[in-house]
Amino acid sequence: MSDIRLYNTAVRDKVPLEPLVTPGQPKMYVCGPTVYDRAHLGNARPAVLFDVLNRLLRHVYGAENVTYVRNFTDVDDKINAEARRRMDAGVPGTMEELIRGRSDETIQWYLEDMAAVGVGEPDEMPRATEYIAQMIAMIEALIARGHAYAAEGHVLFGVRSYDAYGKLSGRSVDDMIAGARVEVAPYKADPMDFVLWKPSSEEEPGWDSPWGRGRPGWHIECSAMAADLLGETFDIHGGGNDLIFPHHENEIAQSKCMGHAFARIWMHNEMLQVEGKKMSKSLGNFFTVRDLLDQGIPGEVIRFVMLSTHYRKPMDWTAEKAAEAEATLRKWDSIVGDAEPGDVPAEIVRVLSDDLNSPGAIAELHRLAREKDGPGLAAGLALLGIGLLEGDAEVTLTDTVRDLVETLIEARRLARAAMDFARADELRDGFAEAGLVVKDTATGAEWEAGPEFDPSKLEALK
RNA sequence: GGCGAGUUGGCGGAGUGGUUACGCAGCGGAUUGCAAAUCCGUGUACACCGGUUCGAUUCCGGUACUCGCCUCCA
Repeated sequence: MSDIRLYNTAVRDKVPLEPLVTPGQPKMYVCGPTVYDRAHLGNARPAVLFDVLNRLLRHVYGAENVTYVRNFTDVDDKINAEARRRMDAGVPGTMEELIRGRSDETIQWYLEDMAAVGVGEPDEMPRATEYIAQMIAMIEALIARGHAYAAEGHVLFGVRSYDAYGKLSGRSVDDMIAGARVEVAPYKADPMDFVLWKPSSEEEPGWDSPWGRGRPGWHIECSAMAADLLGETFDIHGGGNDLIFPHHENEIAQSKCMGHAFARIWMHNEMLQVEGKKMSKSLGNFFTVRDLLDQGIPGEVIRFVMLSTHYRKPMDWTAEKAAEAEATLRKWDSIVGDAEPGDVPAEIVRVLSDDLNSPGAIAELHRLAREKDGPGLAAGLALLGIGLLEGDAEVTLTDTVRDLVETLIEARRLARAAMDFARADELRDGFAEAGLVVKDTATGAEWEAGPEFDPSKLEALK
């Protein structure tokens, strides 16, 4: 029995995670990325969020009892467009090969970039293209049940056939039609009907189906993969809150109309902003996780910043936050030292169990750090998946440099002993100038090479 | 226009019907030859207006402002 409570978008309130569909064995599905390009920073937020939830679930229920599925959407026009661009640029290969290549490459990048921010791999990472048969079967069943219809090579889901359509997102079909700004395709019986299957041109990826060669719509992909891997009902379905409508609304419609109970709890993270502005692909003001890593911002820092704001609040990424996080992680590293993780602090589990209150958990980490509880801090960090940063920069020093530093440190000690403070200060300032960090302690001076350490600047101090 | 979220001290950011987190910065002190580092101490802030209440930042209603979704988007 756990006390985990999670905010369920479907009822707009926190609800107990238990009872689980299968007692003792939580099952979670999260909408993963469409693999057409590098993951941007916003993509990392749900990845980190649900990674923490996954860690919490494994801690509480045992790793072997948790099933976490996160898909890759590898059927998408943006992937096709990128492949087309490559073909036009003279990259060898058929369209099919180029599309597949682009997906494979992007998936690899995604896994690397997410690993850099401490996100572990889910138990299952299905690709949409591997579940086409299940999707077709589901579409056929929906037609048979009177919830979908074929028209001009398309298959559409009839939203009027599902009374609860709009419940998750809190909209009515009539309101949506009234506010619609898109042209309605002539083959749609109702303006809000959405595509389950659409025809493919010669160069677009396509699969044979009862409705001709074509490809699935986005929404049916997740419904089919979730049902196949987790069953007709499972505990948690997650994603960014921009997926509530239409993606999750449509998933619910499809799956419920199959007679599936589908997900019990719907979790959505708020959007991420950068320096106060919305980040989006269409606005072009976004940057990728890889961009930040390449700028020398450690993945640990990115993760820490992500977790320092509750997932249901908008989060602003700023350089200032990153700097603060980095300082904290270096400080904590000196406190953890060589300590082995101890028992996971109960308070951290308690706080995280309250709808993943990661800022509260971080506050608890601060308390452990203040109390110099290395094992507790290490265990808490592990539960959150936060790695530390070396207090000392990874600088390889030659013996010659080492000797020079020792000599100068000793020279400063002698100068101070002789009350020659002018010389002592000259050395101290010189150390700072060279990027050498010197701390005076009761037992003598300790030093370490800072990130900007430049031994050549020490020569002048001799 | 429809749907939804937010507004907490200099900044970031939790939480709570009454004892007022936490981090950073600042300030004071200890220590230090001076610094750095470290340690100790220090801040009654919860958008506005009503209501409920013995008591509201916390509950209810309204106002203002900000933001997201309604179209591919995490």
